[in-house]
Amino acid sequence: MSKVQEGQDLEEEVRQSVDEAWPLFVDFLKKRQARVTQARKIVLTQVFSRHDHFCADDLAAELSSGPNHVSRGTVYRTLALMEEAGFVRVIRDTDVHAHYEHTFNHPNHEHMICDACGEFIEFTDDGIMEHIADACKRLKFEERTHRIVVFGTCEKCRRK
Amino acid sequence: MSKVQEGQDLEEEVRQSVDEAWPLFVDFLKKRQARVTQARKIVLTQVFSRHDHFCADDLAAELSSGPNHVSRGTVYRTLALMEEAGFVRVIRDTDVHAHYEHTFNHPNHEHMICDACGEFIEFTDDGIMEHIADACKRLKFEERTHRIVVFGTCEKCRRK
DNA sequence: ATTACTGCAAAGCATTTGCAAATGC
DNA sequence: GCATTTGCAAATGCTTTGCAGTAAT
Repeated sequence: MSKVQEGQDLEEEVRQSVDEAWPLFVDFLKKRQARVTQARKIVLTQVFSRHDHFCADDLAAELSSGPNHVSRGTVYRTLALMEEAGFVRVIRDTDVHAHYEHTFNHPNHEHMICDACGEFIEFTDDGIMEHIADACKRLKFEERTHRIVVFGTCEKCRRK
Repeated sequence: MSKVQEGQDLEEEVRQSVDEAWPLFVDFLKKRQARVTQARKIVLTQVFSRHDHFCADDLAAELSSGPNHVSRGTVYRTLALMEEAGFVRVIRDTDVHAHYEHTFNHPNHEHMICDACGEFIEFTDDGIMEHIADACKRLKFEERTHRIVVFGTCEKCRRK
């Protein structure tokens, strides 16, 4: 089915991300004296083929068969590397499963999660950022990153 | 050791919370046509004996032996009820374990978590609340609750 | 050649669940 | 007495890990 390595079936946007991100990941790996492998490129490509949120296990399932086979263990290990490299972010809001989302070419954004349909709605708000920065200054805390989630009901579900 | 039922060893503050919360939980259970049981009172008392954050499994461990024995399964089941009743809130920020915190008699507050020592620092900021309310209005999202976490380094650890 | 990585399957581990006995109503 | 809960232990399901073979440098 998908020809990840050749990239022929990839959407233009996805291919662009991969082309941009892969060399950076290679640098990261080299600095870390880790190796540049096929499996790692396949996982990175698959990650960028998912547009928004995905869970580790789904990704592993997608790669568990077919021409671009990568084992579950390796998928989990590679995701951890990609997190360290700053390409993805782990999210553990709704259940036990770890969700991931892109942080590469994707500005810092917050989420609303609908209790009814489970949808993730993204939003940004500069005011919030400022207030958080203020709070950190006040408490002498050095921010690395932050996470904001609003739980509730989305418009669609409220109308039902 | 602890005499939860008699409440004799409980700190004054904890006893007060329990005395206030237990009748409310009883109401909740009755409305839900659930039963008012010993085990549920023991769990509720133990929850209020923990001052801030605790993880489900620790609580279960504490109650797995001694005079106020309650089984793991029941502890998990009761925590779920207490969450539904609005006494506690689940937090899944740092690892796979589910953490809980009180929401009873505890104003809405946010957290900073130190990467180095893992400490939870609580803070509140009305400005943030307002901005979130605004964002919800903008996106026609009905907020039930929200969660803000800032990751970074606390003052103590930064000085090391 | 050396050393890291992969695949596989087995192990971990918090949480959930099935069922018989116990308890609340 | 009848229905819900409990305790126990077994099952679940995501994630991690050990190890022998494989691939990268």
